[in-house]
Amino acid sequence: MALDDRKKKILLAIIRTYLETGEPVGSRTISKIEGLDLSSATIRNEMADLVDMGYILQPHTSAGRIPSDKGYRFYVDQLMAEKEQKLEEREREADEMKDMLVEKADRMERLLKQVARSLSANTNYAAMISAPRYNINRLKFIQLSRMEANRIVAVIVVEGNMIKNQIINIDEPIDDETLLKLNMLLNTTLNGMAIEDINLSIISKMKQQAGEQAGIISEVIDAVAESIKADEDLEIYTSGANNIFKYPELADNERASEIITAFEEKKQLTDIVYETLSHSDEKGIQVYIGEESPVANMKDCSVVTATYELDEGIHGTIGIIGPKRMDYDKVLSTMKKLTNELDTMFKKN
Amino acid sequence: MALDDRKKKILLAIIRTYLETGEPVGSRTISKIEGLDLSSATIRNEMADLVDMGYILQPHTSAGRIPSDKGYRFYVDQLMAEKEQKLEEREREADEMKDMLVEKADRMERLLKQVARSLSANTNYAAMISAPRYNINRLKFIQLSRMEANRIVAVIVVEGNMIKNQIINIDEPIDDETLLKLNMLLNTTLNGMAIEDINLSIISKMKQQAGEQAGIISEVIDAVAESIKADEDLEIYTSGANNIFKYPELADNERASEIITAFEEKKQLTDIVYETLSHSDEKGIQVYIGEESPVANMKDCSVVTATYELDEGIHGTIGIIGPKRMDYDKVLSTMKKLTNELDTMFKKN
DNA sequence: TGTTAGCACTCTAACGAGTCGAGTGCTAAC
DNA sequence: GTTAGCACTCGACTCGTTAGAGTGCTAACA
Repeated sequence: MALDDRKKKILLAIIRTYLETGEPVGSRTISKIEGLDLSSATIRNEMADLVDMGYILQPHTSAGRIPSDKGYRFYVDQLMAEKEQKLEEREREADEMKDMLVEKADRMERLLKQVARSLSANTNYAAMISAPRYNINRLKFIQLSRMEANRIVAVIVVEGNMIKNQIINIDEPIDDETLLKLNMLLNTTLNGMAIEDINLSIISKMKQQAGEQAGIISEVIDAVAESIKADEDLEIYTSGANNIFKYPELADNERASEIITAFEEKKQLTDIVYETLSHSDEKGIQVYIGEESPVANMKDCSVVTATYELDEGIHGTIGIIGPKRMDYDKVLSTMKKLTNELDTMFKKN
Repeated sequence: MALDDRKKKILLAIIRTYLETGEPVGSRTISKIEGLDLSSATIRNEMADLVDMGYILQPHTSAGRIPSDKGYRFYVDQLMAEKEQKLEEREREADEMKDMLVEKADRMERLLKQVARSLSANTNYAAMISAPRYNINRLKFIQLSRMEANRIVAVIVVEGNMIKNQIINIDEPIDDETLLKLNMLLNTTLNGMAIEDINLSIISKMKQQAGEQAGIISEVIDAVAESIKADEDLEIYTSGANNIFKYPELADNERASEIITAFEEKKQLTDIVYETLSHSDEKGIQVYIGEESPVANMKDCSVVTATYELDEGIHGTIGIIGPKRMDYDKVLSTMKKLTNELDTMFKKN
């Protein structure tokens, strides 16, 4: 059986109505919608077909129909295609959203929190944003400074100007000259290197070069190496997790508990981010409906994600999580606007 | 009417039973408890008195009784007094908990997260911990390093070895000599100063001293000043917010939503922390029952907090939030052990 | 052949009556 | 002062009924 034009129209009408009301929709409701002009009986016949084809479900015999995952998928694909066409229009609309963001976000963390907040407030779903992250993390600059007699601060800057710190306690005091030498050694050896490539052989080579002070030096290098490696987990900021309580189908204890846990532990969100980043080249926005979700305990939700670019090769992810009955149209627009906004904002800097 | 010994016994029995079951408790249940040996009728009479005195409530005419906030307060006070007596015993028990904590927490953040997790896992309530914080924040060390021609990294260490960073973009390149001079100026002027005391007059004085390079210098100083002030909000880590779903009286949409929001936004948790810290001199552990809570939308919860000491004058707060029907005995023990553990752990370092 | 009106049928949500049981308050006896 | 006994209260639960929304099917129609 083919999904002809009339079936498509009816399917879309069913989905749109269901998105609005959240209740199973019956044939009569659809028959009253303008532009179709079919009797409820005809609609019923078509609906039966749509059930057979798997686009809609019937909770029980005498109830209306609700969209299946497949139905949502059809709707979203449809929507995405439309969006693609209307891209130019959208560009022009983009500045509507400007006031959503802070004029002056002096610190990345604050900006990210703000974005998450604005995203959740605008959509009424739970929102998250991952801090931008290099695909390849390259070291840019290392500086050791003596803080106290036997305490050193190491400042490590990686590409994209992310900064990491480490306080290093050393057994015996270190003198200025040694410190200078160490700084030179670290910078000449490691600058521009990808963090993945800093392996034991390089470290032992450095220790060799350090010669006499190998003792202190190895302490320092170990600490630096560890601090670079340490922070593998990406930072994720969330907002509006409480929005899920607005949707009865997610608000029951079990489901809510799962989602809340995901938002608190961040482990699952991290998975979503990685999944998104790994597909980021294909398409701007990604929609995971129900079972399609990268994490198992969101199978009653839809997850919409998008990547933004801070700079060549530095990407982050924004995402919203809500019921399958989600206002996809609005969410897609908002995401599109927001990523555009972020992209141009970062380009300027 | 006085709260004689028998009334006390009955009241405690009611509360304990209610804590276990979460259901209103009737006279017959109490009469069957060992050690009282009274008929249900007698219990009923006493219960009526206890209702009059405000220690227990009767949800409706033919239901059993549940403790009121006043009743819980009585119970908790009782419990705290007992704990005080048994302090020596407790000291000996303290190492039971040791394996709860990591052997080697190389980073403060990770340790704090770990503590929160262990606290929520041990109690089955929602847990939080605030990062230790100086009552008075003193600058300890400032270091500017040139990263690129017109970019400087400022590393600022405050007492307690908290580190802050700031990247400063400057209009015109800065030479080594100026940088050195600036470092000297910053350290000699600001070291040991309380952050609160860095005011405009000091800043303008520094600009004066900087003389010719006042242009660049003022940029730098502004950035440093801002980065110090910026981070006024304290860091709070949470765990086990989903535990609230285990308690039906908190799991309905409205209440759950409020608590979840509090845990996500952290604003309210911050209020609780400040409240706790401001009383930390009085007593180790604090219990807020229902309406006693420092934040309004936790009036259906009990909040138990305690302070730990990282070092002289550096305090942090741990807390758990759960239903009023909370296993206070266990919670108090756990908190006590945990703060002891933290205190001794930090003392050693 | 596709569309529509009509009708019997199904199923849920909502309501109300009736029952059960836990628990109370009161009274009278011990 | 304590207790046994009893009538009373009230929520939780069950069950049957009803109303209404929606369906599937059939027969008539264009």
